[in-house]
Amino acid sequence: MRPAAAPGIPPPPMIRDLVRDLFEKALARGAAAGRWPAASIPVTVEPPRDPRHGDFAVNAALVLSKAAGKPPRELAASIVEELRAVDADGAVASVEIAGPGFINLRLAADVWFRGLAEVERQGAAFGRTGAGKGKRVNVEFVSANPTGPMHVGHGRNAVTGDVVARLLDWSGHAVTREYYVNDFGAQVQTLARSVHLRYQELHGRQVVFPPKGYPGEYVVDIARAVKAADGDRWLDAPESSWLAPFRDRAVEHVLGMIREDLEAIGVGRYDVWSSEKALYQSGAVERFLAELTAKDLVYVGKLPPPRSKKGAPPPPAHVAAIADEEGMTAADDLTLFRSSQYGDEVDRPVKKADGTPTYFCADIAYHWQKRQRADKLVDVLGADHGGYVPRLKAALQALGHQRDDLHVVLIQMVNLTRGGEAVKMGKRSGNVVWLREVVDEVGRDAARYLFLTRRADAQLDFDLDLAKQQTLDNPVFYVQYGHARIASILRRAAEAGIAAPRYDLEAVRRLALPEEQDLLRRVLSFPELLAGAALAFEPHRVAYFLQETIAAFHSYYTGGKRTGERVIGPDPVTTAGRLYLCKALQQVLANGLAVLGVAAPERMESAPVDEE
RNA sequence: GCGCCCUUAGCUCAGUUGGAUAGAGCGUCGGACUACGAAUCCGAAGGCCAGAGGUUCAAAUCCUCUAGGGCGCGCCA
Repeated sequence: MRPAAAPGIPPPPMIRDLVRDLFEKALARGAAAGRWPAASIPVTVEPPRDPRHGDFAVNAALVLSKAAGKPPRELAASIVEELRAVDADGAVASVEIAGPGFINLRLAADVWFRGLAEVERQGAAFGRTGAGKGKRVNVEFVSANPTGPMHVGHGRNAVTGDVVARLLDWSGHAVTREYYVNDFGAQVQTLARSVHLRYQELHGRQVVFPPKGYPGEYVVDIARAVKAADGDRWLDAPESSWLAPFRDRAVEHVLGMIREDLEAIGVGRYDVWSSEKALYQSGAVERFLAELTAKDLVYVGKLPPPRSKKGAPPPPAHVAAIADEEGMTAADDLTLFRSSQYGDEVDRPVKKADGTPTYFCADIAYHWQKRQRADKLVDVLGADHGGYVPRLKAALQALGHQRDDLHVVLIQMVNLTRGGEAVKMGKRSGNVVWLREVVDEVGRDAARYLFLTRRADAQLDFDLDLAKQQTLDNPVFYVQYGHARIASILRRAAEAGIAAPRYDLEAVRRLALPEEQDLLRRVLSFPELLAGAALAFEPHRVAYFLQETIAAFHSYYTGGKRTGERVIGPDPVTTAGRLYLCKALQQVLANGLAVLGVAAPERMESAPVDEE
C-alpha cells in the first residue's frame, strides 16, 4: 500500500469520466459533421436508480433536442452512431434508447474488473482525486470566542469543518485550516473582569458577580494562577492597569482548554491561528480602513433606526431610550461601509461613534487578508451568524473579489437528548453542556460520526444513550462492525492457508452475482463520491455512503449463507476474486472512516450482550 | 415587520445539484443460523414529497405566493 498519491501525478480517471469523455468526443464529432449544434447545456452522466437500466444514463439527446430540432429519441439514435464510432476500445458493451430519450449504456464487464486494480494500487490513497486542481482553499472553523471551553454546538462545527478540510484535501485542493481568535474587544474584557472578581474573592473579599460575567469554574482557576504568580499587586490597582494582562492571561488559558477540547474530538491540527488583537496591533485594520476610504467604499452618515426585535418598528422615543442605555445615540454620525450597494440590506458601520473600528471592520479586513492567501474561503459558522453572511460577501465583492469566493457552511443547532428526553441547556441558566462531557461519555468516534449524520444546515438531535449503544441503532457502531466483520473474514481465510488477496483479473472476473456487481460499482464510485462531497462541502454524504455500502455487504454476506455462495468456497479462483472484493471493500470503508476521522477497528471490543 | 434555514412513511432523516416506479434506519407484523462475526439479514404494511401556482421533454429538487417550526435582525463579538 502506498501512503498517498504522489503530488503532480494525477490519479487515473474515474470510470464515469471515461464515459463522459466518450460522449464529449461523440457529440463533438456529430457537431463537426453538422448533425446537431455544439452542446451548450451540460450533459449529465449518471448511474440510473434502477440497475436494469444499465451502468449509466445519459441525457444528451434530451438537452440537445430543441437546438437540433429533432425529437429526442431520433436524435439519441444519431448520437449512438457517433458514440460507436469513437469507442475504439469497445468500452461500451451495449446501448439502448429508453424512456423519453435517455441513452442507457452498459460498459464491458472488463472495464469494471480492471478498475478494481486501482484499489490495491492506491491502497490508503484510494479515493483521492485531482478534482480540486490544486486550488488553494482556506477553511476557517470553530473560531469560538476564547471565553470558555467548547460546548456541543462548537463540537459539531469542529467536526464538520475538520471533515470538510479533509475532503478538500482528498479531492486535490491545497487546504489551510484556520482558527480566528477573537482575543480583542468586549467579550474577552468581560472575561478579564470576571477573573478579576474571582481574584478579589480569593483574597477574601466579598464581591457581587454581575449577571453578564462568566460563571465557570475555569475562571476561578485563572484567578488562582494570577494570584500565585502576582500575589495581591492587582487587588486595588485601577482597571486600566490590570485589564490587558488579565485578558491576555485568561485568553491564553482558555485557548489551552479549547486546544484540549479540539484534541479530544479529534481535531489535532490547525495550520494558522489568526489573532484579532494582532490584526489591530499590526496596523492592518487601520491600513484597511485607509484602503476603504481610498476606494470610496465608506462615508460618514447616520444609520437608520434599528428595528425592534419583535413586531413593527417601535416609536422613535423608545429607540432613543435603548440607545442611551448603551451609551450612544441614534443621531451620531458614523463611518459606514456601502454594503447595501453589494446586496446587503443596509450600510454597516465600520467605526463606532467613539471612532474605534467595529468588529465587522476587523472581520472584513481579516477576510480580505485571507483572500490574498487563498483562492477560495470557507467559513464554518453557527447558524446564529446567518445574517452576517450577506455583508461578508458584500465586502468581498466591494473589494474586487467574487461573492462566491466565500462559501459559508452554516451549522444548525444541536439538541442533546438522553433516551429521547431533552437535556436542558442554555447559557442563561448556566447549565451549558460542554463538548468534553459529551466526548468523555460517548467516545470520540461516536461523537464525530453522529455530528455527521445530518446535513449541516438541518438541526441535529444528538441522543447520548443512542451514541453509547452497541447495537445497529447506532450508525457508527454498524459501520465499524462491518469493517471488523470483513477483517474477520480475511483473517479466517489466512488461517485456512489461503494466500492473501491480490488483484488478479481472472479471479475478479468471477464476481458475477448481482450483489457482487453492485458492490464493486460502489467501491469504484468512492473517489467520485468524495469529490462530490468536497465540492458541495457536505461531509454527511460520506457517512451515508458508508452506511449504504456496508449494508449492501451485510446483505450479500447473509444472503450467501442461504444460497451457499460463500466468500470462502470450494473454487480457489472464485474464492480469490471474492476475497479481493472484500479487501477492496475494507479499504474503501477504512478510507472513508479515515476521512471522517473515525477509527476502523479490525475487531470489535465487547462481546455480544445476549449470551445463551 | 424583514432576512436566512427547515417542512419527504407513525418517528428520525437521505435523495448524487433537474432525470425514469421517491429511498434508508427505527417502530409494527412475519420470517432466516449444525461452516466465513445473527453485533447480521430477508419479506410485508406504511407517501397528495406542507399547500397553491409557474418554468420544461422532465420538478421532492429551480421561481413566486401561502401556512407551520427554527435561527437571526445593535455603534456585541
